[in-house]
Amino acid sequence: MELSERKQKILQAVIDEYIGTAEPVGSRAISKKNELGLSSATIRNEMADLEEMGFLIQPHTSAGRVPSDVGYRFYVNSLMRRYQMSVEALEKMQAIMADRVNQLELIIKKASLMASTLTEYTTVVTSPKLTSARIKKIELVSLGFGNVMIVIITSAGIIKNQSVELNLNDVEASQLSEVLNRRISGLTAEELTLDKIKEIGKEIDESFNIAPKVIINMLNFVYEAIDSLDYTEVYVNNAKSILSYPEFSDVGKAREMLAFLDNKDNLVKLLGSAKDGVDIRIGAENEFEELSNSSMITVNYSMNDKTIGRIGVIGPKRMNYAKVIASLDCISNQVDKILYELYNKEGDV
Amino acid sequence: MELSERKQKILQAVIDEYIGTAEPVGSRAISKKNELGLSSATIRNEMADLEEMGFLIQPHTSAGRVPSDVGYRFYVNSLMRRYQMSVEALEKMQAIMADRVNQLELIIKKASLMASTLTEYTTVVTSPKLTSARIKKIELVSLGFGNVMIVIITSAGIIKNQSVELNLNDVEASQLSEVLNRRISGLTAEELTLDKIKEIGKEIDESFNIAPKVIINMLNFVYEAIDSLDYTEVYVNNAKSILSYPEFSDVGKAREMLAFLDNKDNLVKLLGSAKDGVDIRIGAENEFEELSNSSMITVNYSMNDKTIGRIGVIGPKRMNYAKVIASLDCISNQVDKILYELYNKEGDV
DNA sequence: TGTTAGCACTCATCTCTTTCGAGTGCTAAC
DNA sequence: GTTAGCACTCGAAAGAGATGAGTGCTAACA
Repeated sequence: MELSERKQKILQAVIDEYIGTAEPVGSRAISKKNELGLSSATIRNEMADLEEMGFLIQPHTSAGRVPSDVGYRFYVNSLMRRYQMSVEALEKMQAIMADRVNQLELIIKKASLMASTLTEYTTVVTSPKLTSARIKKIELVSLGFGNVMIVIITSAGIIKNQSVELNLNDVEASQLSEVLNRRISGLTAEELTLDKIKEIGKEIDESFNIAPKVIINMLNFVYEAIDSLDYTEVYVNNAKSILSYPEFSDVGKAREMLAFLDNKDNLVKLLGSAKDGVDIRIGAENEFEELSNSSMITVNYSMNDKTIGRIGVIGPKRMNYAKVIASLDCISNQVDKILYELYNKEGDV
Repeated sequence: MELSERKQKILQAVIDEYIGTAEPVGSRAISKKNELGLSSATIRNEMADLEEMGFLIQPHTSAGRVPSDVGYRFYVNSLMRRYQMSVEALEKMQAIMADRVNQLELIIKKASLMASTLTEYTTVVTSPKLTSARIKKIELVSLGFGNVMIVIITSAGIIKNQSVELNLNDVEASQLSEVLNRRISGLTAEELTLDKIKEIGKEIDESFNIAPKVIINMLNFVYEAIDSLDYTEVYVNNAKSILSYPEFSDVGKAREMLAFLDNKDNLVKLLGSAKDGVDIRIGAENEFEELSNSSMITVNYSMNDKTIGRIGVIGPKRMNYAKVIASLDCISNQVDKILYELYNKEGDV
């Protein structure tokens, strides 16, 4: 079914208005803006049609109209005007992102912060699931009485570290580091098999006076550290922004939403199910009941042309779609670019 | 002015009741519990006295009474019954805290999580301000094309790392590491003076083919990394819990509070001004307007008998003081103990 | 003299009703 | 096809009781 151009313009006007006010939009309000040169009566008729066609909803007889999910979808697909990022915003973004602190995790966190700052909505990001990260270096540092810090640096620049109870002096620590480096560096989690671990354990056992249990413990940590790279981290930014929207003026609803945003499992699943590129989910298009009154827009970011994570913005259904899309697009480009510069050239990630 | 024992009992009953219900407490409610064996009329008279003396407040003529800040203060100082930590809670805490991952930052985060889990209120922690942390080890790891990861490990087990643009192969990286370690390890931030940095820069300049700007850049990072140990980190946990309390059923108030909790500067100042040991601030006793309807309880935790940070619980004025105090006390003991075991023995922190 | 029962009074809250007005649908005229 | 006009609808706001929890005061009681 095709919408006449006039109907499209009216639908667009209704949605634009509703995005600004969060109040049902009446025919007179549209007519008054005088962009169409039509009287309220005419617009009324058109709006009645649009309602019948499923693009608009009337909350009650004497109220104006509110866009339906279908209406938003049509808006997003066909009507929405491109949002132009301001030069200042763009420059600021480049400045922040190009800051010399540029570890993977930090980049993602900054990207998320940026998205929530630009859009003023809640942002959710998943951080890379790097199945093929390699161990670059393992370092043992004696911290003194019975404690040693294990530091693992991976090819993705991710660092895992923790201290374990292990009585080594500086010399022993560096000797043990040497063994571990020789045996482990360059491997991925998959390649560090149980057999391999046993083998390494045996070598250490022969050369050092360390209890087998401690060795196992230490190697376990190493394994877990690499293995844990497989798990997706999630960061939420600016969750409190939902309290600014009349959609959540009911504290119960706000709490429900915040609880949802607190549950990492939900979020991983949510972002995991999104499509690559700019993906828009309006209201009930989201698989989670809790988001049935919200919309979510996501973009992926990649390394080696492979999606490794997503940035998502969650806001009321009447969100400023154009702006959010433009912002996310920009951000994902920046992230891709920085990740490329950092790791891609090397090609071993 | 002394309170008769009966008045004290009535005040206690009123506060205990109010803590549970968040509704003004009437004389009949107290009388019905029959713990005092008095009629509502008698209690009414006593409550009128208590109001006159400033311990209770009547929101309006025909309402029950609500404790005033003075009332809460008296309750906390004199009436409150000791809260007994349950054996399960204690065991669980010990298990979690004793987990082998025990770096300083992680310990603090865990302590905070624990506090918010136990009390179900919002928790705020400041993490150590370690002015005298020493550099244990500096490591440069080549990440490939033009990037090097700098890792700094301090005596407090804190790790700082970031990648900088620097074209070194593995051999050069380890040579440079050697120079840096020789010159810098063992120093504190204060001892790493500008002169020293220049000196080191000169040595590197002579032995390596690295642009001076890059050297400065790198040494700057090292300096900032140690220096930044002087800044207090703040973590907030379970901020959303405030939405569960009728005190914040007004979304505007809730938003205000969440905004306050989002501002790290506020929180550093807030916790910084607390007294050592268990410190209780009721309502307007807090220096921040935003907390005038809340109470905050803090404990410090220490290393070498020196306070290095605080854990605070923020909740409605009618919070379960006894339970929060018991929980925080327990947690700070655990933290102190773990910190002692980890670092204190060494004595160089 | 301290305690209690009883009663008139207060006032927030709930419910019911009324009013108001934004917005509609329909009709008739242009 | 468009528009002016008008009756109609119905949620939200405002007003009017009714309700009841809780008080203060008084007088009687132990």
